[in-house]
Amino acid sequence: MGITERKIRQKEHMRTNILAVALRLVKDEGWQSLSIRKIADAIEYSVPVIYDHFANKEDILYELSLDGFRLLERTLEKNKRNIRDPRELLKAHAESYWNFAFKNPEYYQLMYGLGMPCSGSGKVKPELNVFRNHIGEAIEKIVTDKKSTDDETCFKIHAFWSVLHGLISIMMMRCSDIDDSTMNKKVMDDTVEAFIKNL
Amino acid sequence: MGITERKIRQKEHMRTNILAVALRLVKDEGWQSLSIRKIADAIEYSVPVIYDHFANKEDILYELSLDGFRLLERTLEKNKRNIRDPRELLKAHAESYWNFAFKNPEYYQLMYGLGMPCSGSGKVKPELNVFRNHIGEAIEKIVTDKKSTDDETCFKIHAFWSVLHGLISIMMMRCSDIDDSTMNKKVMDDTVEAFIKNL
DNA sequence: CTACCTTTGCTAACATCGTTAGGTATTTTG
DNA sequence: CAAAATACCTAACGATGTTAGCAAAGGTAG
Repeated sequence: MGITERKIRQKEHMRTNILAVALRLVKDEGWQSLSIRKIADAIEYSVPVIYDHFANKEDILYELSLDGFRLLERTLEKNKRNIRDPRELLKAHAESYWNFAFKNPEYYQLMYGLGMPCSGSGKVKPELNVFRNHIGEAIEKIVTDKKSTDDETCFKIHAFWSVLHGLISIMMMRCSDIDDSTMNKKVMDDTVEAFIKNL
Repeated sequence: MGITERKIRQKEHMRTNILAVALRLVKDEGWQSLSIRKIADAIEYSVPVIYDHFANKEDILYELSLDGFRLLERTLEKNKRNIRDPRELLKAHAESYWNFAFKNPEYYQLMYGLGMPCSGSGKVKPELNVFRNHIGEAIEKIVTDKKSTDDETCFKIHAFWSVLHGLISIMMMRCSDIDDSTMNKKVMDDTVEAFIKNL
């Protein structure tokens, strides 16, 4: 049935189109001013069509955040493939995380609920652990010869993630200066360096 | 003119009452469901009265966040008065910050824009630096004898703040387990300990 | 006391939002 | 060809933030 296949393809296209248009709007005007009606306008369909593909607005934002996690994960996977030395890998992961956040601030805010409504109301997404898992792998490799308990390792993973996320969050809320940006990048580099040295 | 004074007092009382009621509602139902009409209902006045005291809803949330900063600052000031040793002071500040966040999650979210709408849209509030300034003082005292450049000191301040804010943010978005809570508290204690040792 | 003005509070509306009910074509299926 | 499913729309509901405009009350000046 070539016809039904075309229809399925059209349906999928509609869905991805909604997501693409929503992302475009979020990038242009910020997620705060994203509305169903604006999406409908942009895809040149009426409002209810959107509800044929998504349960509600939150669902759309959720799917967008998943795209963000996938994008981040791809870079981390690439690091993993290309870099053998776990210390270098960890550094690269940190750098990737940082770059991801500042190249795609809308995604980052969506994914980690910075200034987002409803982001905390729903379920806890397992994707939140994407970064945690990747740095966890690297840190475990580094620490494997030393005699660290599982708990200690776990602490270190959390501490590492936290300082990165904290720096990024803080920077995003007081992003007045470019000075801050370069300075905090250096804070990150230094902190990562010191952290790895003390592993 | 005793009469006009009473009127002024009444006006101020109305204003603080609006804030108090708003805070109550936020604590009970979360800031996401705070609405002007609910506030009006609770203070037993009609909606437009609120706009005689606040420019808009964001203004109300802003004022509430200032209350939060004042509350936090009071605890930090108390630490400063009571603790001489800068290392102990720094530890106490960290503990206070942590406790503040988990005893008043609504305040913390309001102040640092976790899951908040419009928090990033407005101006950058100088109050954001309340904690930074206090730990900055302590860290500077610790570091004063060692030969650290200003830049290095500044990095350390940011790193310290970041790891705390990062841990708290991450905990708040994945607050499924109590396990997480105690674990992360330990992560914080360990990290603070290690940080101070390496100052 | 009367005329005025400021304050205080309200009702009612506007625009926008997320969401849904219900209808009309069109297309697919039996 | 009739029936069922699909695609799509208009129009509404309820809730939101915000404001215009009016009525009553209180204080002030002649």
